[in-house]
Amino acid sequence: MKVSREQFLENRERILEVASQMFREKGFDGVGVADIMNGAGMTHGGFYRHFASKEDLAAKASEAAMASTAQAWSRIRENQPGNALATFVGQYLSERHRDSPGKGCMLASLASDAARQGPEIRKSFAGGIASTFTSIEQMLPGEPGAENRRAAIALMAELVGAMVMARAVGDEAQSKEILDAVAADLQAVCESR
Amino acid sequence: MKVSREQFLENRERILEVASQMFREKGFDGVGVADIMNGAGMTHGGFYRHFASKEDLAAKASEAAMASTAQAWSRIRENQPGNALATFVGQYLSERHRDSPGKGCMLASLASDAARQGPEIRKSFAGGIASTFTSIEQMLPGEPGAENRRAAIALMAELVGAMVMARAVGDEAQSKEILDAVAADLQAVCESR
DNA sequence: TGTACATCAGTGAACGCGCGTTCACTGATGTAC
DNA sequence: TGTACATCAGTGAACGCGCGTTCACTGATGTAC
Repeated sequence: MKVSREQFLENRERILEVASQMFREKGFDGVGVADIMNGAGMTHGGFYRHFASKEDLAAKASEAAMASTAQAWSRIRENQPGNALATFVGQYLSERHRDSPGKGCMLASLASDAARQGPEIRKSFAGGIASTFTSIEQMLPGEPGAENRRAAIALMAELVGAMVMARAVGDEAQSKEILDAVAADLQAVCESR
Repeated sequence: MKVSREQFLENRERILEVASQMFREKGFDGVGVADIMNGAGMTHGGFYRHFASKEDLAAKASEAAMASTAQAWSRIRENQPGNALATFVGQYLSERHRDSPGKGCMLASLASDAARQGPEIRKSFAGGIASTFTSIEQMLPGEPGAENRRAAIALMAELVGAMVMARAVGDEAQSKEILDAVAADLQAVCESR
């Protein structure tokens, strides 16, 4: 049963949203096309009216997730202009973020998978990473320049690595220790600048 | 054709070695039991004489990879007692390491997958992460203590995050920028201590 | 505005392939006498 | 030490299942007159 053009675009958005969440939760190989379509309230057959292949969807869903994360950050910048960086770091290293990968940073949940994916997916990641660096650069105090950019990259690396390790260990205490240690380390960095 | 007990143990070691390398290269889901057994010079049927399941192998291969990495580090500590940390950081952030994940750090290549695996695999990772922190702690100058441990955790997070991002982006220049930025940032950290 | 018709989004069955696992079999190993 | 026999590591065919993709079909949409 054909649906209206409006409905069609809505459905497409829903597929992207569901996919970007499920991929972050279970990995690119951990979710099937049928799972995603069911999550979006449809059956799997219609999938290919929207995307050329599962890989095509993965690339576009990655882009969507990156964009929505970027949006969340500019919201932080607007609401907390004074201490945007501290707020960002605090939220990133929270248990809440650790325990809801589906709504969290794509890098922390899928980066090591991305390295093994095709060029389209990697391009999505490259774009997201580049714009993340720029975002953090702008949040850093001090004048912009090469040094600030370096600091921004280092900061993001520390955040991603911390979250990746905190999620990999099963033990709650060990996981918390990692988050807390990195939060303390970065607080010092923020203040010293 | 039954083989000698000695040969049997050799075969088991070879399977573990091949598996730990292939898993790091292609992910837990990217390699099949048959691939691994072929890589070890056998056919897939004999696999279950050695391991209870693919997941069982994954847990044991993870442990093996962690152990071999730990060994590489103690070799660095012995050969370069003066500047072990700088050598370690330099090797970790090298293009050589980035381009040979199969022989590199398990955390950088599989950590975000590990978060979605069963308890046995996660235990392997937790153990490896814990002993890595202790290793780095010992390499850090200054007296041991809570502060050094925090610094060790933060340092490892930065290394892992950097490698994960450097591998995820397809663009060589962007990848190199990440490695260099973090190397510069960490050199400052090493010197200031 | 109303009608006839082409379009095409979504359905659900089916296909083909790969992969984890099982199994009957082989023949070298190693043990019991 | 030599011989007969039970054990069992490895082989390769087969099974079953899941998943990405295809396809004939349906019926609402939207367009042409």
